Amino acid sequence: MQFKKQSISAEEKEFDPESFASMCKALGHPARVMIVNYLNRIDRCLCGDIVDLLPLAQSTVSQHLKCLKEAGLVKGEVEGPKTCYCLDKRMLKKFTRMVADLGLSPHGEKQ
Amino acid sequence: MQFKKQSISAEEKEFDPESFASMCKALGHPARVMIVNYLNRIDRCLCGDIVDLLPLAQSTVSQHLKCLKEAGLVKGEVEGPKTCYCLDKRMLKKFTRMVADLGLSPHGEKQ
DNA sequence: ATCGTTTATCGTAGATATACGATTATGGGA
DNA sequence: TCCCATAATCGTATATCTACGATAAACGAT
Repeated sequence: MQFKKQSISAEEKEFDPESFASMCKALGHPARVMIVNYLNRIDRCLCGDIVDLLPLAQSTVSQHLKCLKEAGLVKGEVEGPKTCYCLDKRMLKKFTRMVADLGLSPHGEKQ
Repeated sequence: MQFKKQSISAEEKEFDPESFASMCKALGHPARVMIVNYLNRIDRCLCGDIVDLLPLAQSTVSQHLKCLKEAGLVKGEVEGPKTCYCLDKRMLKKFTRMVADLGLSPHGEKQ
C-alpha cells in the first residue's frame, strides 16, 4: 500500500502518519509497553532483567527489544557479553509531541 | 500469552499496559492514523469521505474503521444507509493521558 | 416494488507478528 | 585454554493483519 509521500521538511516539522504509526505499532504489544515502562522507572538495565520481568522466553524478549530498537524507542549498548538497554528519551519525546499533534492537521491548524 | 492481571481499581487509575497497547495497536497503521487525524480536523464525516481520502478499497477502509471502533477511539452512528463517524474524545484523552503516564510506574513514582 | 447509493461483511491470498527451542557468538573468569 | 553466562539469531509453527473483490444489508428515492 502506498500513501502520499510527505516532503521531508527541515527536521520533523510536520505530523507524519507513517512514522507516528510505526512508533505506535512498536508500542502495540503489552510486553513492549511493559519494557518501556520498566526502562523509564529503572533508567537502564540488562536484557536479563527484562527477561525476568516478563513471562516470556529469552529469545522472545530479545525479539521484542529488537522491535523497540528498530522503532528508535530504545537503545542498547553492548558491554562485553551483556547488553545494557535504555530508552531513547529524544524519541519518546517526539512520540509524546506527535500524540499532542494528533489534533493538528498537516496544514498546521490548531484543534 | 498471559501477563499479570491488574486489579480493576476505581475507574482506570493505574497504567494498564494491556489497554495502552491495544490503543497503540489500533494506531499502528498509517491508514488508521490518517483517519483519526482527519476526523480530528473535520469533526465528523461519512465513511465515503474517508474512502475518498485514502488510496484503499472501500472494504479495506471499512475494516480499518471497525478496528478503530473496537479500540474505542472512533464512534460510528448509522444514519439511514450512511454511517457518520467521529472520534471518541474521551478515549483519545485517555490515550493522551496514558502516554504522559508512560513514565509513571504502576506504583505511582514520578519520573 | 424496484433501483441506486452507501456501508458492512464474507471469503481468501499473501504478508507479518508472535512464540518457542536450538544454536551461535561474545567475552569474562577459572 | 576451556567453561559459563549472556544475549542475538535461526528455524519454524501458528496466529493475526492487510488487502481485495464479491456479496449482502439498509434505506431513500423514483
